[in-house]
Amino acid sequence: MTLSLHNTLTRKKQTFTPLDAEHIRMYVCGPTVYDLAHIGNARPVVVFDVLYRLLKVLYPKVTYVRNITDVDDKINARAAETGEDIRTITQVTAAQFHADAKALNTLDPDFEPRATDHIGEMKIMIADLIAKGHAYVKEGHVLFDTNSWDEYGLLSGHNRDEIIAGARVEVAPYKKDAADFVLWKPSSGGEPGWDSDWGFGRPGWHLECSAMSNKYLGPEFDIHGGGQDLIFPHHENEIAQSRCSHQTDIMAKYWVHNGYLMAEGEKMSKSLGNFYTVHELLEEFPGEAIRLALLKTHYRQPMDFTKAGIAEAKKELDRWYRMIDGASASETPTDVIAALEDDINTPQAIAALHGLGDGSPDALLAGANFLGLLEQDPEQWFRGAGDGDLDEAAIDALIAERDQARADKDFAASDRIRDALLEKGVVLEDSSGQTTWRRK
RNA sequence: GGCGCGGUGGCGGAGUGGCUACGCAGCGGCCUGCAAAGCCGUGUAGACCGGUUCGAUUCCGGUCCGCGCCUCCA
Repeated sequence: MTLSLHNTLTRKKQTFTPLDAEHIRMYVCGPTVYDLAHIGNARPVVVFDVLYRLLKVLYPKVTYVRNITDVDDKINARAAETGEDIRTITQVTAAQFHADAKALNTLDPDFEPRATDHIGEMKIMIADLIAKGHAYVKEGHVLFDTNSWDEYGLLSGHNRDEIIAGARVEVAPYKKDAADFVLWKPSSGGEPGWDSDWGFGRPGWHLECSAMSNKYLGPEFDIHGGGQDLIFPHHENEIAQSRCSHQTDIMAKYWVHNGYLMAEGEKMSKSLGNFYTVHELLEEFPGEAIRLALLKTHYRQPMDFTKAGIAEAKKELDRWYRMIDGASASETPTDVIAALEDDINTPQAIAALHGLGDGSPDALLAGANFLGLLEQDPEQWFRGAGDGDLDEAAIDALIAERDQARADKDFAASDRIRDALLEKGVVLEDSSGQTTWRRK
């Protein structure tokens, strides 16, 4: 079995043939740090984490880069709105993002470059694009000249005419062509900015990914990932900038995009209030259950994310955690690897896991670990969750009291204690003369 | 208007031109003081209409419905 991935460039599932089999290079668009990550942001984080884990076992070396966008007009808007310092907003939000990513059991990328640390690289790329006739300066802006490159639109399937016809936004007067996009724009007032040959200003959104992927992975690399909504204009523009600047035939060989997410049957929107942040979901559910809920749907499939879905995922984890008590991970089952090699088919991999539980808990544990699941101790899983307004000593005392009642055959008293504990989210299980407990 | 994605059993969700997906929930039973957990058994599909085929959930065409993108949203 070999790895195959759906490539947006060809709209087909293709066998993955690395540029350099000794070193796989992957870039994934990371968060813009102006607000808490929502569950839609979490999907690519988890999906590409699985791909990263898979690549690491298939190839000797993998470099995974995920950027942090910390210069953006949404950040500026947030600062203006709350009066907070831009630096504070981006640092606090980035830290929160890391905490969320960790709670979802994701591995850290090898590099996590920030846009503001790479302004120099971006300015070099702009100058290069101007020199090569792919960009022009107008009214303090530098714009990419989409007419200068006839392959523009290949990724998204849009041609320039369609883009112009569909434009919902008034075309800025300084653009030669409605499809042209900004590489550098002037900053004023409290907006962050840097000095440049084209005046005090800041980079356009797409440029950072072109500059940073080049720095950490080179002008051509294997995989570029992100959400489907980034295909146009973000990734289309990245390709234009990178390929025109580096004069290459490709930027990334495979473009992998995850599907959109709805919440509770409706498209996520702040006005509807159905906007789950990872942070708030973590107050209610273990991160591992959220991770499994995300992986239960194939990454390209549209997904309706619901709390009921997380609750179901948690039940599956409960069952597995019971099965793996005392197990030690064996080699990763081939079924799991094979499913993932088939365009990251996580639902199939999970089904394979379900098939393993009965006979081979060691294999179940290994397969689950591979997916970033079942990494806790079963006891920690069952006892650590919950609100914990009842400490373990108090629970043990009540169990002892109940044991006495049971010994006295006072089952009414015994059941009263069990019901009281259940009310607090603690479930008792009597087995082989021993009473154990877990949090619901 | 243009481009694209999807519609599978009560729910979630894959593969597959013919054979049980899988999970959650339900139901019956075993076990248990009663539960819980576990075990055994069990029902329920492929939006709609045509076509291709010996045979279609799977391929082709159409209809209906849902969703996304079309200049900065994963």
